[in-house]
Amino acid sequence: MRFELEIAPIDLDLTLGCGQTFRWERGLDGSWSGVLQDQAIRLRQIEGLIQAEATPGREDVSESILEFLRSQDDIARIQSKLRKDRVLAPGIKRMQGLRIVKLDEWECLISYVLATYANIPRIMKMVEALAANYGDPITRMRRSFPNRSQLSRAKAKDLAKLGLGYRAKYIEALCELFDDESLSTLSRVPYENLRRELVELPGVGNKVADCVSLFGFGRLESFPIDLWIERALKRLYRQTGTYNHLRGFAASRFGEYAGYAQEYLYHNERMRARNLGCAFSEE
DNA sequence: GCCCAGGAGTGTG
DNA sequence: CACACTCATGGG
Repeated sequence: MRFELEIAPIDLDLTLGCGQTFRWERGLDGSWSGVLQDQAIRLRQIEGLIQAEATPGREDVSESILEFLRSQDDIARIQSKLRKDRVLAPGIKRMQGLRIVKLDEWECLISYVLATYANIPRIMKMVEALAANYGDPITRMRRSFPNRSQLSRAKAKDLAKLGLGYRAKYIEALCELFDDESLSTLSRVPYENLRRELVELPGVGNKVADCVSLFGFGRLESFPIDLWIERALKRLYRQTGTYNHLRGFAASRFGEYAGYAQEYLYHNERMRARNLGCAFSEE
């Protein structure tokens, strides 16, 4: 099944390639393949249009793609607010097409617990290993991300063998704590409360709680601080200190759309490290 | 071989 | 509060 979607502005390469998602891969032809719920999906960008193909024989999945790509976000409004920041202003227009994605809460929680102290290629490998071993088959190539009951069949020892290392015990513990529905009860909780709940979970600290708040629960005011963001805040804003200090700084500086500011800073910092240019002024 | 990675947990001063 | 140390391992 094939259909077209209008989302503007959007840049698929930026959105799916900037490290928010761990199951989307860019093919040699420039298309992106990934999995949403129990469907394998291929997206291709042609100018401002998104062409989508889903697993044959399934119903229309355009709604889940629109939700995944947060098609309702008013990028113009978000950027005009963030442009008031003199550091962001010079460069963010070039990242107009970068959209925060909306991930499944459970998949997001597990993925970002795995993401601790690992690089992105390795995170992708770990996430894919969970799908390959515990998810439902969708196509010859791909499986769904395992839900809680599927993943709870895994024991920490098995998971460690899949290359998860010390993270295996956290995954096992998280499966014990939840059933298939209980995470979604947090979906209407205000950000600060949600975050307080999340940091109590095994393997979840400040940074992972903010990633899950942002990408899993769609709280755009969340501002995850990893090593790259820490560097960016130091370099561009002369800010150092504890996580909570930096988080407070970001909240007062970027406000309700701090999550978008974070993605701009994150992407910029990584591109800069690879000598692929710097969007923001250095002064 | 070396350094680093979308950190978290635990213990100590 | 701040820091130090450990955790396992693959990617560049």
